Amino acid sequence: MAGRPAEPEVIWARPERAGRGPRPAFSRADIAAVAVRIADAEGIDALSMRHVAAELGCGTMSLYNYVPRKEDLYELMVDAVSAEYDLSDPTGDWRADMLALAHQTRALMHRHPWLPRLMSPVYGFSPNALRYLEHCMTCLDPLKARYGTKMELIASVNGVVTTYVANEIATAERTRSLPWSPEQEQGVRIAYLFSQVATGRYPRLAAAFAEDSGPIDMDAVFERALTRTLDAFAD
Amino acid sequence: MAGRPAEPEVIWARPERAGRGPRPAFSRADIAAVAVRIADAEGIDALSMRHVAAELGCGTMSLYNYVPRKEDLYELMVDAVSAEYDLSDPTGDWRADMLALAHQTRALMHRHPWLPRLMSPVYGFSPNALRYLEHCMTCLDPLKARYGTKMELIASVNGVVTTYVANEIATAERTRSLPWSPEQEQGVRIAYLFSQVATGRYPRLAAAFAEDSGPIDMDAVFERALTRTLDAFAD
DNA sequence: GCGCACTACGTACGGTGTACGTAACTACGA
DNA sequence: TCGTAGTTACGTACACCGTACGTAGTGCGC
Repeated sequence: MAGRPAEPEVIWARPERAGRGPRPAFSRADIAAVAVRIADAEGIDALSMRHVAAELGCGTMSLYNYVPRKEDLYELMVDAVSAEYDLSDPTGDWRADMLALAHQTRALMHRHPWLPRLMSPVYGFSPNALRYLEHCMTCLDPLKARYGTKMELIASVNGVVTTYVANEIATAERTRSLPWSPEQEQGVRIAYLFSQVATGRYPRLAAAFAEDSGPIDMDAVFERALTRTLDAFAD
Repeated sequence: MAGRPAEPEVIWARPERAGRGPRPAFSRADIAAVAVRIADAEGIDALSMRHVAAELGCGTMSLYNYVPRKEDLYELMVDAVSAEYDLSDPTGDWRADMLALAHQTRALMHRHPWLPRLMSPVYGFSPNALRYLEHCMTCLDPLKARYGTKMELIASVNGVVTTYVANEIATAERTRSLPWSPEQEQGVRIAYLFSQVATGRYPRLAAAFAEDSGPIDMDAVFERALTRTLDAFAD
């Protein structure tokens, strides 16, 4: 019988090695590493149970002994890349520390463009997520505020980063699913946008586009969004 | 030959009715309405081209005359529900207007739980999205700021709302894909969380959980996040 | 009224997640 | 020490998915 239980279960609470039976050929870390490699290299849509199993060198259904459902594979992956955080000692300046963490998250998401899509609040308590959360809390020690407020701060910063990077990535990742280049598509979309704005039905949008004729410095936009978020919690 | 072009194309630039040939049996609005109904009632994972075509009463491949790719169906859906916004005249109080719009967005996303997942920045210029954007800009007329800043404000507010509601929905929508109830799962997850916190490895998290023993008022959290975001742009 | 661009749609291909059955294996209880 | 229970391994099969392609039929523009 396969390992699929009828009862709810968190993969982290399930022991990696059961008492009886042959010793497992792979560790959870092995599986997560392979899955991450595939998703990084070929895109999240190319990540299938068959693909992972093939790369591991085992039958497709054998994988289900380790990972009851594909969703659990996602959970393993998110936790695995969360280990890439550098959680060295806080400096004592909580704003600087949170800013640095936000930039780490952004870099992490650029290394693993599938992260924003797979991250789910229900995965929020995986082992590495707990380490990360505790570290954030430590960085926020100098801030005089209730724990609840600090939690909201962390959530806000992560929300800004996730939203921003998801947008950054969305355009780039379209290359994978489209038969034409994203530049071509963007050209067509901008042409349509201009044709609409030129109708005069959107005077303020027209003015906005006229104001910022050059390309927008998205890094600066990101930085401002972060600063504003942190300022909102300043004591 | 099917309608799939090798050239990039925005569906909005493609005329609904071509000159020659039999008159189309459905309008884009018909198709979008059916797709929205399915996604609302059965979840986004149950939305397939076959399903939509069946509900419309036509062959699967006929649908591809109207919608070249499934992604275009998504774009139609997002635009269709964007028409549900009540964009009545601004009050002159930009903070109140933006707050009301944010609440509208939240309600919209609760009516259509698939919205956060399908919304993509690349769809950002559909007809109803343009109407919405122009309306936001009109609400922000009283705010003395550059258009670029106003754009950032709109993006920030929408980011907060999307992040927050996506989290709200994620847990609820799990019911669809899981063989057990979300309450059961949450119970198991919380049990694991407690077991981890009880190890003493996460003292600050422990303190945080001890502080807020009762259930958290998520509506209040949402409201605070919105207020903080708007405050950051106050003149 | 001719021709062509369009609509309609059946079939088929290569993929997906995963339920189920069976065979081999090992650690534990007797 | 020896069953035996529970685990691992994995082939097969099912019900889906998006969509490429080919073939008819239809009606507008010339």
